[in-house]
Amino acid sequence: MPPDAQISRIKPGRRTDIRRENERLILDAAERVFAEAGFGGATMQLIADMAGLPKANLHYYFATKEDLYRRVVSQIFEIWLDAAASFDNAPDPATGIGAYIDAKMDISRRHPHGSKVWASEVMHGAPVIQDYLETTLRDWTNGRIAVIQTWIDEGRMAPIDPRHLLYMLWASTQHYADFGHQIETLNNGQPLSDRQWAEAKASLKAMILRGIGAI
Amino acid sequence: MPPDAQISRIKPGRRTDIRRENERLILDAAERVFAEAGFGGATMQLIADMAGLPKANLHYYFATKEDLYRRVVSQIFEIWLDAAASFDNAPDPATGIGAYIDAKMDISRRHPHGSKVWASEVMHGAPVIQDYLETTLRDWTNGRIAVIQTWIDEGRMAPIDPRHLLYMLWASTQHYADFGHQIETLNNGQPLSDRQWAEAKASLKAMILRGIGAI
DNA sequence: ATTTTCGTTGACCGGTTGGTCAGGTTGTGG
DNA sequence: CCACAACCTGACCAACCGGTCAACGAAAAT
Repeated sequence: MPPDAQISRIKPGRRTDIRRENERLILDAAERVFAEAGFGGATMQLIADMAGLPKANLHYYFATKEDLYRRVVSQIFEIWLDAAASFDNAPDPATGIGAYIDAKMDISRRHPHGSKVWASEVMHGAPVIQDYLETTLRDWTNGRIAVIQTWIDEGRMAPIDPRHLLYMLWASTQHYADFGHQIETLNNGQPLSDRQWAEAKASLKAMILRGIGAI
Repeated sequence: MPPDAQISRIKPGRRTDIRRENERLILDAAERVFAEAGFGGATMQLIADMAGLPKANLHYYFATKEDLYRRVVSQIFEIWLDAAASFDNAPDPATGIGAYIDAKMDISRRHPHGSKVWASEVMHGAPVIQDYLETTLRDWTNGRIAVIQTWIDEGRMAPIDPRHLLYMLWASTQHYADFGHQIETLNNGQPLSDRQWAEAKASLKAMILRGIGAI
């Protein structure tokens, strides 16, 4: 035991800090570059430049381009799954689905790059996250379908197909991230303001919740 | 004038046929490869192999990779604009928007690759079709917004924001093409059957038309 | 029959990419 | 103070990419 154990707490490893900080720097840069150029169009050199590190340093922390990409995609998947909490423990569909729309719209606004990387990955046939789709996502989906079906059986909402409701929720919320450039262009080249984001959320909730007979 | 003008009608140019056929072959292969690999990940060699032609032959018909890509994207844009006809001359929102959903879902099913190429292009900041967004698409959008606003003013539907309704229509219909792989995975690895496509269209129309108070 | 145009293609090239590596620096534990 | 481990990086390389080109065959025009 060291004479002063506090040291290892006060300075929990400067080496570890460096590693964590650089990995964060690289992952943030990679997320942006992968989103803007796609996996094939992204180059390690560009990611390195954006992270402010030499290219060789990237390969010190991430063995291959594919490893780095896999980490970026997994990171987004985690954020997505966290939004599931909004869905649970809701007393009624309006509250649960409304909160889910809010959460997904917040993710679209705060992690637009991540959403695009996910979309690209799926569009290209999910070569690196196919197992996630077949396990975690499938389980999550079936769980929510069961919840929605319960609401329908209890007469709390219209008898729509829960599966297609989920697809519509995913599509309409992620659209604000994935097609953000198109939306911005149609908004006179300006990004949506705070007020416009709030209006988007309100419009979506109004249409969807009324559409499923939850309000 | 040739002695027998019929020849030029009976054989309207074998050369022209060859050109048209090869361009079609290349464009179809390119659409698929660009959709599956993205612009950066696609290679002229792969497109050539899929078209069954030598790579040098591609460059005889299309000067550069970017020219070929531009042609593919434009092609999709045309198909999209044609679906606009479903929207027009409709007596009421349920008919017009319902027909538009049907048309867009049919495109998602028959041109999934094209939809993905478009999505990729927009996600990457629309580097080659920005002018289309700022002219044709913006005009089209404003025109439909005016139509929807008229319906609202006439009390034929709920007073929702027409812009966000359009975004929801685009997002929810294109989702079945762009995220087709994810949907297929969640459908036990099977593509949607005729019946399932019909159910998807019916579910979408039910939710959206009820959501905007059109039924 | 001959010239010309169009279509075809293998071989080639400069530039770029992902990845490697040897040799260096910095911080840490003993 | 020393030895070891973690971190850093310029220089380099084999592989691959988009694109070029000269040579050739086939059809069409003259």
